[in-house]
Amino acid sequence: MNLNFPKIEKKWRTVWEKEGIYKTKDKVKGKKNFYHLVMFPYPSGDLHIGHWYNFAPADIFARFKRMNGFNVMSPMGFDAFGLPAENAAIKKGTHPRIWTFRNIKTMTKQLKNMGAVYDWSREVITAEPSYYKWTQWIFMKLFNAGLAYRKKASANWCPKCHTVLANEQVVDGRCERCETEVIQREIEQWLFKITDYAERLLKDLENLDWPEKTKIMQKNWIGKSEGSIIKFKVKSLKLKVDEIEVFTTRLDTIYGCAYVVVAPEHQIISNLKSKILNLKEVEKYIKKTKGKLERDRLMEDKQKTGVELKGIKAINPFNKTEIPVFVADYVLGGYGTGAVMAVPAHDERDFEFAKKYKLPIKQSIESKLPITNYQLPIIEDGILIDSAKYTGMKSDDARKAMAEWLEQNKLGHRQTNYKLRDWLISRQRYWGSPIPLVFCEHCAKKIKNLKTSEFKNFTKGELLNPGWFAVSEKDLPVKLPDVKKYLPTEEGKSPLAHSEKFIKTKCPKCGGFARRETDTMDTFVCSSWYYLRYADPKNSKHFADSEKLKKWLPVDMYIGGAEHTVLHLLYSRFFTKALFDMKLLNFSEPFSILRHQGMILGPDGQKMSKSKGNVIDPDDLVKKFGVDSVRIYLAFMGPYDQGGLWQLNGIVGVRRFLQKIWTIKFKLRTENKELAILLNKTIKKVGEDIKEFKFNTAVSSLMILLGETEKSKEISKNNFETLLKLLAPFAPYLSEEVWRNVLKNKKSIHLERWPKYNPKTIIAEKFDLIIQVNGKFRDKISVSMGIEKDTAQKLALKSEKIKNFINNQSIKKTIFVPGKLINIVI
RNA sequence: GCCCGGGUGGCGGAAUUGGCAGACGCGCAGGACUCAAAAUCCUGUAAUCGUAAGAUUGUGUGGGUUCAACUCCCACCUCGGGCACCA
Repeated sequence: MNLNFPKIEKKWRTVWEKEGIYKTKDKVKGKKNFYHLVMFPYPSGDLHIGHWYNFAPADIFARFKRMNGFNVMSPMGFDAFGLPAENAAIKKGTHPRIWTFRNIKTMTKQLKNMGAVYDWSREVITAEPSYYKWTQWIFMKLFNAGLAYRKKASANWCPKCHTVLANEQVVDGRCERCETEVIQREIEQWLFKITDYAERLLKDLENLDWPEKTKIMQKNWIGKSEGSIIKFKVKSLKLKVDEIEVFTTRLDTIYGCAYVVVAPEHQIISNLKSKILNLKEVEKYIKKTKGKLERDRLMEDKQKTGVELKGIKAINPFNKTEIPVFVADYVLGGYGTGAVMAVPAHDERDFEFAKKYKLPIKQSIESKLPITNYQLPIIEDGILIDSAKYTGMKSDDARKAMAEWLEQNKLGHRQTNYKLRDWLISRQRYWGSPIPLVFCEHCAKKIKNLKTSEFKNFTKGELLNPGWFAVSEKDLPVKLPDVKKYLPTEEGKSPLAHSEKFIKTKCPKCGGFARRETDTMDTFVCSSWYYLRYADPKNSKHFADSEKLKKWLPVDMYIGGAEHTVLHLLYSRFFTKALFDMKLLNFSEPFSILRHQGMILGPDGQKMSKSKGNVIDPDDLVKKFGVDSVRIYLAFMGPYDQGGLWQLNGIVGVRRFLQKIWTIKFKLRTENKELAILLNKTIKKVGEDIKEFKFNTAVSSLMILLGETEKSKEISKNNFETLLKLLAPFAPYLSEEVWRNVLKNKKSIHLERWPKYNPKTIIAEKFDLIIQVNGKFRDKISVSMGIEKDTAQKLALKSEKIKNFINNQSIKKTIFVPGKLINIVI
């Protein structure tokens, strides 16, 4: 009899829904809550095999937890706002709202088919006003706490998407979404002060159960470096004294400092304009570098360029030497002080520059081979030479001593810098949550001339951004108007800027005329807190009830792709910490345990995408093999975090496996001892494997158990039920069909407890002792468990095979590993 | 360039963390059932030599440590991911 998968799938889906077995209560007596979360998808249109690869094994884990007595919440929702959705909608000529909600409908249907334990009553859709009201509310909190600020500065601009992008969204100098080359553009924008949290974001990584790789990536992205600021006095011909501050991590090499380099955008150039003798040349250079894209600065020809500021000298505070000052674009304006001290002998970049412009190279760290001019620099720490009173010191000690000297003489101080930049969150696009801010010209003037005593009447954010106010709580949400003109514009303004009706409003402070911010929020803002909303998705008074938050959060198990490491995963950590500081949360890390799934590539080895035509549709597979087969095949394919090329090679094997489970039920008979032992071992193995996300080997041990069951041609009802329970997380439909329809159980198998194994049964009385001669496997004999070395050796030497190999030679020694092997060395 | 992670049969992949390499599945070959095919079942399946028993080689390459190495150490090749003038 063949299995009719579509029929049983439909049947049980309806029954489960009716019985509500996947509805999550906030509290169940005697059960610990477990918050199991997969990263929610954006409504791209169709579910593809990559979604399934992410969600299906994750669901196996959730089901396993349920069966182990946890009150599991496994919610699902949609990351519905944002560029990708909007771009796709525009391409199709559809309004983003229509396009998005249509896709959500089809995807929900597909997701429901997957047989997962999602509690759909908790669904969250970020583009719904009931959700983004709270995105805006949190924005308001961040703003008032002084964590949001407006700034006109050079930003990454995607000419195709007509919007600015965060640093994290620029990949290889291109827009993360449409792969257009990003240019720099001066534009007013909103940023979150994520840099205020750099140290905590770094330090708290330590205690997270996250993949090491992910932690390292975040660590590198935050990019902490400890060093010193040194003040170089600047001398011009007219003897007026100014200063250049440089940042260095290699203070110990200061005696090798040959010159100072400033970035093209550095203040000192305009400050000392009148004293620069070659001003024309300098300005020409600066103009040239400004035109270059940041990426080109690097890629162009790898050649460093720069111009000396003639007539200007800097004085090294340590040895009072006068050294030249250069402007060069290999120094970044946005990092440190925008100026560096150049030590060609001990820094690769300075070395290259010095080589090109024939500048002196002075060694100050000892090396085995003398650095003759224009060989390689010595960049490692070492012993100082030619460094006055610091000569002979180790780099480490010298840095300390020198920093102290700087501080005592007020010539500098220790300093820690981070690579992390503030998070740019405004987008000049339609399909996003409006930023709930208004600007009042009148109040702006007032705030700018405020007396200190009046500061207390304003929030930190209002003082930081004169004239800007958050929309008051009662007026939230600021609804995204249903405008006809939603296409992005080239002038760098949001489409909302054309809607007078939207813009005009009242100032919440003075009641006078004010205008709304027209930019929308980066979609990553919406997804930085969605995991909180699942705890209480329908709440209209608060983003989530604090008691419910306490019950569920932080997320116990978070599963998703590694591509979000420096985006979503970093932003969410920032949000959690900021809300924690405002006492709105009682935890400061959102995701206790994190696991990644690998990426499934198309059969051609390329990333799956509609344009490449290599997308695999799970619906086709489901039709052909059934949901359970697809679930198990995805689990069985290989290690979960590895991914790989999509190929269908093994799925028939899985289908056969399920068919056999279906037929074996006709063999129910009596107990079989050996099978019982294997069953106990399998309970242990499958459980351990699921815990470690080793779904592939868990499936394989189920297959072994089935094979042995078939061979023995008999299985007791009890043991068969146990086998079904082990299978239940993997194959929810078939296991239920057999459980209820064949074995006539009344309650769902998915409400059963995970079987316990008897540790005593799996301890064997005998084992195969491996006999090696000179480390090579030669024979094995069955011996009793507690066998001692002497007995083992005697038995081993009795073996004919072993006798042949030893061939009467004398035995030098034997190595005995209890319970495993004996190795005879001749 | 720097930082991670890989490289095991025809294919996807196992290997209790130093102890029988190739579990499990696919594929392939032979056989059974069948008029035939599909499905199903049984047997075999790393390579080389051998009719066979068996022997030798074998986990990217070269070296090393060890009674014993896919596993540890050194050097290199190669693929994937991340960062990229951060001083």
